[in-house]
Amino acid sequence: MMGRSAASCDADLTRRIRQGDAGAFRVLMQRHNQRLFRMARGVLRDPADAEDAVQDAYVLAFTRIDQFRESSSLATWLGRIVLNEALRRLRQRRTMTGLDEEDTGGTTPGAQVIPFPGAQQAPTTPEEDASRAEVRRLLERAIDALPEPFRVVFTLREIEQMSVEETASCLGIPQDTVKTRLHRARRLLGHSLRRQLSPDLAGVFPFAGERCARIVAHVLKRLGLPDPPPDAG
DNA sequence: CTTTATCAAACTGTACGTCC
DNA sequence: GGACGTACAGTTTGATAAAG
Repeated sequence: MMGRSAASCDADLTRRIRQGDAGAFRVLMQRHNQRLFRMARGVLRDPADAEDAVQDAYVLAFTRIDQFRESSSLATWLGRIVLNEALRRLRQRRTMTGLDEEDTGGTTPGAQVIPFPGAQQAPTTPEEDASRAEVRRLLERAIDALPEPFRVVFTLREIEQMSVEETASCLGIPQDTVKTRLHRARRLLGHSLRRQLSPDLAGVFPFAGERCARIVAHVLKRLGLPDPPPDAG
């Protein structure tokens, strides 16, 4: 969530932007870029489109800063503009192709990994990096496959860590709807991931062969019982 | 400092109405 | 009939203040 001091800094930035201070606008963009990009990416499922949407939204915001009534935070206001722009592009894309989006199961062409928040971790091995990247791809495919309203709410709530209130305000829907959509999005995501992972689940924590034999041998030894050869019996 | 109480926010499940 | 939106209630969780 946008914190305490950030809010007051945003107020200061707003004032300077209103006076036509380009430097202030630069600071504003640097501060909100990642969040806004991911919001747009959540809607559009395409990084290049998302980037364009964010750019357009910034231009709109800069030219219409006078319309910003400080009833909500600047972050929320910007978020709403980006979402509107992203949704507009989505509608435009649909009317242009005449199709209701590409196959939701597949990977979006040109899709790339969305950087998740708090991605900075302790040093990892190449194997850990690879498996984490694989999990991330799996998640992204599952999120991209969600129906649009659920995907948008999920992106704002879970990826952007926005509150129910902020999300509702951004999308112009009741808070209850945000809650239900998030709940259903999670359920759908769970089903989807379960479907993708179930063939692999049988193979986790392999417990056979050497490990099995070792435990059996140790237990029998501790109990003072004879350890017959495997084939005996 | 630790424990307890309180409150707000979020989560979850359910019921019901609407729309396709 | 299924998907979705809305409303509501019960539960869980996290933050914080008060008491011991």
